[in-house]
Amino acid sequence: MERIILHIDVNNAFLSWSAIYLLKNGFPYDIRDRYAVIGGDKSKRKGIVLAKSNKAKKCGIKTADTLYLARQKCKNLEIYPSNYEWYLKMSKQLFELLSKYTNEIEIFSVDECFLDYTKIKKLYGNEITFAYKIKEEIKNTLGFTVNIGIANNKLCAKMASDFLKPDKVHTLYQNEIEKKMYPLDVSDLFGVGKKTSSKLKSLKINTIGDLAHANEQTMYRIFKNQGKDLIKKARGIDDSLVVYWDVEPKEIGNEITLQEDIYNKEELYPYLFSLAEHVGLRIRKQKKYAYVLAVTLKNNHFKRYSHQKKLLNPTSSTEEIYKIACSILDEMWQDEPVRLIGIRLDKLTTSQIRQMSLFEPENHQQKVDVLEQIMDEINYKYGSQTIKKASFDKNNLFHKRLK
DNA sequence: TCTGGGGTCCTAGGACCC
DNA sequence: TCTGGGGTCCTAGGACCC
Repeated sequence: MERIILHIDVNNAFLSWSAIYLLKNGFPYDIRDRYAVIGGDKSKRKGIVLAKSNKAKKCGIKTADTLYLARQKCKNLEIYPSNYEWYLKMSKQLFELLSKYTNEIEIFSVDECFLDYTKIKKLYGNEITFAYKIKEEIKNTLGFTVNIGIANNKLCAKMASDFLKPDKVHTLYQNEIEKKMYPLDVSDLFGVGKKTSSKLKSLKINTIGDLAHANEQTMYRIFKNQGKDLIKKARGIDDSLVVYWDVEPKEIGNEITLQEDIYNKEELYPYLFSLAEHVGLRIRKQKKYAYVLAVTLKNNHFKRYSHQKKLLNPTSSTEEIYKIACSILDEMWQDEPVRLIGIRLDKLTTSQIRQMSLFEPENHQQKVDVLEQIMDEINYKYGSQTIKKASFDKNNLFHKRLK
């Protein structure tokens, strides 16, 4: 049986959602109708465009433009801050609304999802009629517009929702691929970024159709296995399923851009600590343990590099994460200005098999685990800064390495 | 121009083993 | 002493996405 997949994508999500928030709080106008963007905090060196209104888009403003550049493109640009808590609320409301119709929904990001319509078609009828109906329902009950793409697989549904915006329903069925997808620029293909598209164009592969008909041997020679995948995608082939159970993360990472470059390793330890705290909290919430811990740095020339360590015993403890992260930092330290620092936990497992060290006092780890669990619970209840181990207190010994 | 943060997946190359 | 090749595991880094 032919599959029917819908891709639902919120138009200008962050900007639309902020617009609704502002209107609810008595703001005099709708920022969707103005030359407006949602921007990062410039004083914290995060001055980029996170989302833009359609008017701002018409000035040539693109997501991730610097605010400086955005202002050059549009003189009377209005810049509003982001509000992630609110975005999560709106996102949840959208997915709950869709869940009324089926549980076969794959949440792809905060503002988009796939819906497998194949089985529920007998219930709700023609998919195009259904798409228009839920598009209107979302607009009327939640107050924002979406684009919906309809196709026979996820790739084409996603391509379809990206056609003309906003507030539109598009189809890209198997028999429409040549007509609707082949003429598009090759960089419009999902999975083709800047690097790949410029390589393709140097080979005179300019449209998706060119790529679909490209010589397989040549493609393999230049792109190896990626070459085969690219041709498949260009032909609109995708067998992946709509995964609608809760997807477990494969890695958990946090990183932070420093307000100013840091030249001194010791000054980075406090940041490593709060990152350890953050990823520690997240991995414990997942009830998981990590076998691999990595530290990432970005220098003042924007070069990123990372080092990792495989652990004998997987961990989820803030204290242990911090200690290991410090030792990795020591090992990789190159004595150059650092702009960004991050910690990543990888190779996650649900069971904690511990090889007891000969010198480790018995039950030590259990005690640490129980203590951190209690602290997590209190922090969830009363706010994240409520309780901390004395040695971790910011005003106390925070900057010192744990030995 | 002065450039975020969260991820996933893939690949190259080295170490090690047989 | 000098030689090969395959397999697996690991690390580092890159491309891409939202």
